[in-house]
Amino acid sequence: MASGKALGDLERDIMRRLWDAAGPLTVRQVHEQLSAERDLAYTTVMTVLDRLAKKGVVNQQKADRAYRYAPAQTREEMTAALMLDALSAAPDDVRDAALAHFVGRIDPSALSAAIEAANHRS
Amino acid sequence: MASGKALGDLERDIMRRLWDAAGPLTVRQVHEQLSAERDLAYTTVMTVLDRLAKKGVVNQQKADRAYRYAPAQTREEMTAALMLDALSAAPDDVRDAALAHFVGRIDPSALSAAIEAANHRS
DNA sequence: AGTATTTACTACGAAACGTCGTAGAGGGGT
DNA sequence: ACCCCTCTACGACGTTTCGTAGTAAATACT
Repeated sequence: MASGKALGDLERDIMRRLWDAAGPLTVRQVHEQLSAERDLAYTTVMTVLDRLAKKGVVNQQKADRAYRYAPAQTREEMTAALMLDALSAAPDDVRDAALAHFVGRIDPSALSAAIEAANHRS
Repeated sequence: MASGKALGDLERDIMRRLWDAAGPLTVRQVHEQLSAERDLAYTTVMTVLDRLAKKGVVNQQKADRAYRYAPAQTREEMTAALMLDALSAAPDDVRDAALAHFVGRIDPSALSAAIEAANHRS
């Protein structure tokens, strides 16, 4: 539920593929995409995908012979959850100040837009 | 120098002492505080403090015969940096949406207050 | 000199990750 | 039926990070 921790390099790279994909991908498809850039064994990709599934970061669904993997959350959600985690790590009395520091460092217009979008959504 | 990653449990616990302290603390002082709750060896505290120093999370300064340790950043700054890191991990085209998700999950009044405070500061 | 305080260096086990290999199950083709 | 191909299941190994601590060496107080 809450979230989980940050992912490793390969894990992040693989998640990127899943997020960028239109739908669930098989191990083979992910492996092929990664092979274009680096040299990885098929089983390596499988292992990582499996670990991600065990962590609940991706969903595994059987289709045909092979499993299909899809992100459990959108990239936005996961990113937001990570930020929330960082903020929650601070005790209450520091949270507001931390939040102030945070908003002080991001582009104000981006923030307004985000608030706009958020209000719109709910 | 960006920032660094999340700390471990003991590391966080130790940082809390340093943040809550009025000034730099010696290994002994930290150890004594921790000893009130758990049973840790003096050297354990020293090792962790040393690692934190190597990571640049705390500053080590010699005073008298013992080293004094002080946080390199305030808790607010470190928290904000962590949040920034999470946000930066996402590619540009996702960042705005992620930010929107984030603001959608935090208390609106806390956010307004933070914006207030941030504007005040700069 | 002897003793207490501190630092330096080393170590070790557990967990997370990147990285694979091998074994085995289930279809498909011939 | 039999062989081959594709996948999955499971285990393994090296590295890094972290919690945890011991031991030795330096420094200082008495």
